[in-house]
Amino acid sequence: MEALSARHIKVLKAVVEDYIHSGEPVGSRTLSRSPRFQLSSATLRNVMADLKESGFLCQPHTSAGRIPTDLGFRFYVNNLPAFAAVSSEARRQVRDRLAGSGGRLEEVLQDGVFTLAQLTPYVGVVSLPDFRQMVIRHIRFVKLHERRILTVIVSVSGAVQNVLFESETVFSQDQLNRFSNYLNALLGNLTLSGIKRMVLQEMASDKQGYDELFAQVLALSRSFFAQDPEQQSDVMLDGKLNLLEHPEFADVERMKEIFKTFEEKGSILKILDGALGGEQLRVIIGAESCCREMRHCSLVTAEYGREGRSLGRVGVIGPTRMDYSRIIPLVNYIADAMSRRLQK
Amino acid sequence: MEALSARHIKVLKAVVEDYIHSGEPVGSRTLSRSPRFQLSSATLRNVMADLKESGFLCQPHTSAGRIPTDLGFRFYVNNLPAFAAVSSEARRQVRDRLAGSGGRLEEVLQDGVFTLAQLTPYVGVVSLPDFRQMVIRHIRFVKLHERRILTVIVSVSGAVQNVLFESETVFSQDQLNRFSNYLNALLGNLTLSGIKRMVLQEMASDKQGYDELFAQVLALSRSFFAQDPEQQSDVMLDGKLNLLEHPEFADVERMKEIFKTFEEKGSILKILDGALGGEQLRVIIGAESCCREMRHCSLVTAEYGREGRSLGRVGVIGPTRMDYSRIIPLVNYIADAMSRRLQK
DNA sequence: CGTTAGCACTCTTTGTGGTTGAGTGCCAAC
DNA sequence: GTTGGCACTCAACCACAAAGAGTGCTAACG
Repeated sequence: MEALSARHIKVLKAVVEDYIHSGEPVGSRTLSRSPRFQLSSATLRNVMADLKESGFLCQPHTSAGRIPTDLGFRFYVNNLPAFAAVSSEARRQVRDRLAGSGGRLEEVLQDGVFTLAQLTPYVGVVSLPDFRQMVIRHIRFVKLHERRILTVIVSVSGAVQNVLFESETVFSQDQLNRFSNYLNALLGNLTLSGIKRMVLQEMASDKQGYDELFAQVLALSRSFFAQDPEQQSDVMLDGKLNLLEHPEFADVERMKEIFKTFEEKGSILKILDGALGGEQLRVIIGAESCCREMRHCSLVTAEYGREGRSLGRVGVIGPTRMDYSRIIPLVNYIADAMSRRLQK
Repeated sequence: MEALSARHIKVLKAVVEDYIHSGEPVGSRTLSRSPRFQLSSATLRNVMADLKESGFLCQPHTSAGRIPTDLGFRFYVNNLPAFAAVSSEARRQVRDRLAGSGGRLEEVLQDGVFTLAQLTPYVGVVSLPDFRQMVIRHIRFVKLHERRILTVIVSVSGAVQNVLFESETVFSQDQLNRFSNYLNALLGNLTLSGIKRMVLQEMASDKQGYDELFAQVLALSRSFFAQDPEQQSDVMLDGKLNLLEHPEFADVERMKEIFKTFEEKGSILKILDGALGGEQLRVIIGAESCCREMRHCSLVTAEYGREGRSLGRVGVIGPTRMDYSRIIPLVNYIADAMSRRLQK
């Protein structure tokens, strides 16, 4: 509990780094053989015993070496001196992939997680922005059948949302086209929630003397918003299979647990966006996520956005034994590249 | 190789059914204890030896019981006497799920695979129809930025495709709206390939004296089709985790292999739609799929469609040791329910 | 001639005990 | 404070035995 001496810190760092590389519990003799220490294994044992006492290290069983606890990793990450630079090969791959596709929001996000899954042995993850908060460029109503109408909404970033709803009366496609045009002319720089607010206000004001077209557009919009586009936000994952390569997930039960969590997405989203957030970079280690199923995983995420507005977070999910010194700069780099790409 | 006697068939059937239930190799004594046989284990052993000779059964090792080969399962499926009726509970779940959603093509497909994944311990799978073969209801061009144009295409079944492309010249959204309207008026009952063919023909005919609008629409369409919407067709999977429950996939390597195949989707698609097909119901057992990674899996699929036209196949992927007598009727039922739902 | 009981044999599975080796904790000496 | 030494713990490995399931074969039976 008392402050760590420089030696304690040095040993902790060595243990963490060794463990990140080998995946095996690291013993005092292994350390003492390393050229970075001139100490005997006995001395190191004493230091390691202290670190265990303070909760930075633990042992799988009495006669095994030490492995870092979440707290140990946390200390390591917070005091990490040297980040590895992003390799030029990695930079190239990121650039190529992002430049190669259309540049629609969904495509950029997909490219981001894909590249992360390629460049790391972990899972790429990105949270999609809440569609209702996006600035809308275009709305179009398409008549499918009788009163069934498909709404196609395009955001300025090229994200597309489709919502099906039933109108109260039957309209012809011609009428719907006129409605769409009318609405688009009004659009300006509104978000979907902005539009909803506007529609509700207008309806509430209830003043007479609207022209009929406007009244009809209002009615239609109301039926549309009654449907309330439920799919508010979402996460995309790529490279789940990467996790299978790590010995810590060789246990089928543990793996099942994590994959189940991936399927649900809700809890991942909560972990990603949940924290009151805003930090450019965030590292969540093991149990810090407060998600039981994720207690053996770490997340490294960074914010991406467009024109200064944050859209979501992109990053990586892997075992707590993650190569933080390489991953942190990489995630930063990709988030940055994605933001720039979205700026167009 | 010579024809199977009635007794051989009865024994084969018993072995298959026992194995489907237990997952363990089945021995002669187990069978002789069953009330359906009045024979001693020695007699059964002789019969089983014959079946092994003919390739219907095999042994994991000399002192183990027999398990059916792909050929054994094939014989069983082809000569399966009694299908289990689809339980009323299952029918209810299918109906509820399908009635609950909007009825757009994608939603119906998603509901289908979801329900399959719920009702069976296997993976639900469905192939999406080639978008280019769908009858188009509506096309809309949305200006995103300068010459970057987003095309939104809606099929009569409510499927939506978004394609981004660059036009040769800059158009205003107003112009694009006029183009869209013009094109929609022409649409009739054309598929996307139909439209493409038409556009190319018109361009080739090269006659002068078009009105200018038509010429512009042609030019724009050409840039669009130059992009050639690559995402021709696709598959949707649900319930991959179900597979983890089966002992035959406890081996991490085998599982990795299969999950990798799932990610790629291409090979799944090939297996689904690949065969020159057309049968309402199809059962593919183990190596019959000619896909190395799928050699331990069986597929049971059925055709779904709309207005007499086949759109794709829906079904289930599971271990060759699959409960065919229950699954086959269920897949049939769901394919039928989906087709009816799509009919609207 | 089909059917059956019996028997020897094979091969996996399970358990046991011993050995090895890595690693620890503690103590006494430097 | 550091180090060497020593007793102790515990997982991992191996060899070996015993059990059990199942087979193939043969001889006898109705």
